[in-house]
Amino acid sequence: MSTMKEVAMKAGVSKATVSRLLSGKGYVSEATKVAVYQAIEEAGYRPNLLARNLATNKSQCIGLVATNTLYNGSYFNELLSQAAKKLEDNGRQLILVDGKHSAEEEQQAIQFLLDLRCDAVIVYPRFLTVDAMDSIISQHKQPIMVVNRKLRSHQSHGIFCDHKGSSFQATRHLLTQGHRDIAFITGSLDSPTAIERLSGYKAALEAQGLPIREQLIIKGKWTPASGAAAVESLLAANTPFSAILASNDDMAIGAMKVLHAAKLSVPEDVSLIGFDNIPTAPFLQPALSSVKDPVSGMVNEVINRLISMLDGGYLSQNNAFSSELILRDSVAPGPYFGQ
Amino acid sequence: MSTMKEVAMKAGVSKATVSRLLSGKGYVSEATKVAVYQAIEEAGYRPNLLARNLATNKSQCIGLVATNTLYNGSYFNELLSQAAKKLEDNGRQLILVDGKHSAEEEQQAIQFLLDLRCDAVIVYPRFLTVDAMDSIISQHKQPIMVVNRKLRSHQSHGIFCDHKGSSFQATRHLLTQGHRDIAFITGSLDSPTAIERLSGYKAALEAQGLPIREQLIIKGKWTPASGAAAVESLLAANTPFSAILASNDDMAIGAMKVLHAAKLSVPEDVSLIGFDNIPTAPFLQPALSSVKDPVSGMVNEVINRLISMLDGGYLSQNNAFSSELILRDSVAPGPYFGQ
DNA sequence: TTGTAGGCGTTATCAC
DNA sequence: GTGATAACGCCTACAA
Repeated sequence: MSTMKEVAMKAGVSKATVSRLLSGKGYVSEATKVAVYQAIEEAGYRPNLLARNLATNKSQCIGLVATNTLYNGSYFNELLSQAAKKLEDNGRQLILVDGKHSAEEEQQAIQFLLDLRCDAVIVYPRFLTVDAMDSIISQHKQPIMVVNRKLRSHQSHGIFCDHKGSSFQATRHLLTQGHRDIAFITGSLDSPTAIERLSGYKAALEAQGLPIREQLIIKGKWTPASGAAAVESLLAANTPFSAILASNDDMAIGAMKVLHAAKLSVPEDVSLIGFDNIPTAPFLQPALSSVKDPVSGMVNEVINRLISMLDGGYLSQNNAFSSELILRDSVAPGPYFGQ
Repeated sequence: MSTMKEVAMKAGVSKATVSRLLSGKGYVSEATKVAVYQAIEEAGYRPNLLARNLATNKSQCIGLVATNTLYNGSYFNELLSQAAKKLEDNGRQLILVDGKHSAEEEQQAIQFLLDLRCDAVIVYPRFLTVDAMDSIISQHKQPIMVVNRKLRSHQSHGIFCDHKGSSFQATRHLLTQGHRDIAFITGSLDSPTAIERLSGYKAALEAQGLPIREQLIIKGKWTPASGAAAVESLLAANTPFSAILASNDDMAIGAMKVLHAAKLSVPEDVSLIGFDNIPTAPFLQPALSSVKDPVSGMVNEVINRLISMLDGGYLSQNNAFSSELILRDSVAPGPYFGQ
């Protein structure tokens, strides 16, 4: 690889002149401009970004940390494509690093991006607690933004969505329609989102003065297969139910498969609601309802805030986003209550 | 941020000693080890990777270029998660950069990663032609691997799948079952994969001595919505068909929705086959068949080859991968032939 | 308008 | 075992 020095020699000028021309800072005469550009062409010169970043102490790169178990979900797709587009519009690059499967590895991923001297880091945490995040943020100069979490001490660095509230509303929607035997399929319970959605369900039942029946709460793992297994166990246990709230659309899809196999239709026999509103979900069955998470809104806000932190400018402070209920059915419970 | 110099001063040694200790190369006495580690702790020192990479001319980073329009598909998910996992097992990081929406931007993305001094680049091209890729590869010292393309001059840098062959087989499967009116929904025709799948369909018909009927070939855009639109136009045109081959699963899902809405069941009334075998597809309907692309196999091979190029070792040369036909129905055409 | 020189934070090659 | 010292390739006062 040819260096700036070589270009300078070829053009008969100094490195400084070449640098000035390339960075657009400082004056360069038309004549030397031509000569330098030609030398660059001849040499096939390309700037070494490592050297440049080292010298300027900037990288024009934003890091993103997410666990690779998320890479399968369309929630992450949305996050990634939104972030990539917004950042590139802003002339920056996104660097994605795997947070793997523990709090320690998640922290290492953040550290790696910081060591790479990324201008900022966006974290979609899976294992690190809110307190850990808060502490990491205060230890570093670079901005670290946290998606899907309500931070305690660095509120402006976090952005979140009221999962409990949307789950509450979805449950209440079913209750309003007359459903009383509502099964709930949880996500992985080591995830705060899963816990919040479960608590929203419970809260809605309680608000209605209904008991929480543990046999109607089945543990899932976010995957279609675990959603299918959940409904199978429900059927096997012979527990009556007229509606299912699945903690994400993937599990709702798995649930629907088993319902169909059992000759139960949605929503005539069983009402089914998922969360996240993944792109293929509406195509599965017009009757599948879903709670749409405001991923794109959150990502937009995170990046806007980041840009204003880095480049200066207005800093908005909208931390809390709301889900949108997309309900495609409004069917009262049918005669079916268990096998 | 504290530097190595500061650590050295604190510990009362030279930078060289600290560097030796950290890199594990060269001898350091136990006593100084302790002193240095303590100084590192006190200073909260973190190595500057930019400086290190500049000095060593290595980055331990592998770049990946893909268009952001792909970020939505689960094909890309598979690619990304596979690549991230394999590379991290190998102690390297994956840097993802958007190839945007033109050949020029795709090339710029590659160039950016090269300028960042990534050890190698993996490209999942969407706009750059095979010849352009070949030429880019020969212009650079760093290995550049190309997924899903058969290169002309740098065969060992490309890895591909016989899309035409698998489309041929899927079509022949339908023909063998007695289908004669097979509709085909294409992908975006500016993508080589879309073209290959279409040509496999045509070839299978020709091999059987059947005419290619343009009214049965509908242009899609890879999305569920375009799959739905395709079937709607088919129904509106009143063209008889007993089977549909959709160029990917997303479009098959969209197609299925419209079929259901028209009171046509799969596969009793219409046989439906998709491509890629996305995770949710098998959950949609037990009857949806799909041709599974060997993404994970290809990614594995690409990365294995990359690692052996970079670290030395055995270099396998398996360029061509085959799809796997996953057929869930074997239903002969029913009485339905158009509206 | 241009060149000189020092610095960014490492690694690596020597002597000692 | 350890410490100067010169790279690595670029930026940026400051001087000319």
